Amino acid sequence: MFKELDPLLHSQLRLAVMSLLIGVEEADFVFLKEKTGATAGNLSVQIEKLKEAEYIDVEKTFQGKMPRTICRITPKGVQAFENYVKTIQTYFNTNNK
Amino acid sequence: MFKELDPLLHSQLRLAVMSLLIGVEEADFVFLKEKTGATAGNLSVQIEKLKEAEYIDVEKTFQGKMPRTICRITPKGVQAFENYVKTIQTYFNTNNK
DNA sequence: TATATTTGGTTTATAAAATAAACTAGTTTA
DNA sequence: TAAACTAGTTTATTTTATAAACCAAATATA
Repeated sequence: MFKELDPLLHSQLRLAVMSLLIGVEEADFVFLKEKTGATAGNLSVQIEKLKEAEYIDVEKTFQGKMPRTICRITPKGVQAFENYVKTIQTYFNTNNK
Repeated sequence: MFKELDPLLHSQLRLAVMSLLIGVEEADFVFLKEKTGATAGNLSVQIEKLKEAEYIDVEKTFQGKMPRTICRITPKGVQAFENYVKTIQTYFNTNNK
């Protein structure tokens, strides 16, 4: 009756990151940190998890001399995100069928 | 930008329980267990948490000689549920504004 | 030119949650 | 009367989320 919610996405911060990434071509660590309001440590950990799951690609480059971590959502990530949204919606409508 | 998701509802099982309760007058432990597919232990713990938060009322009665635990959602619970749904929806739409 | 301070992170430690396994108390059935 | 079942609760374990501490390099400051 209630399908399982992808545990990788059923996390406030990871969901927020995916939400941001799905709307843009790419986003860097600083951007994600600002938009989500997360601490750097927490964000670092959650980005790593999304990467391990291949929901996002992570590219470590340099902006001049400063490091810059760029994230992009993958097709697999888009798929998973859309699926999560669809699944949790079924928890919302009153007349559960 | 991303509002915090009520941690009491951001749990697969508790959300499922609330989803069921919002659609009915009342439901007992056995019904909730069957519909959610949860183990009795897990369900017991999560019902207790929802009760503590006053999101549901729990009434322990007897059906003949067998114990029967009846749950009902409270107005506060309805409010919280609706708020949770509204909040998480903001994580879904691509063009985060 | 030392020396703070800031930037952009990672690693490690801690607290909280979810979950399952074990247990209880009583009931029904063989 | 003993085994199995019902309707749960309690306890223990695993997993998560999160913050705190740390690091290396860059930049600003005295």
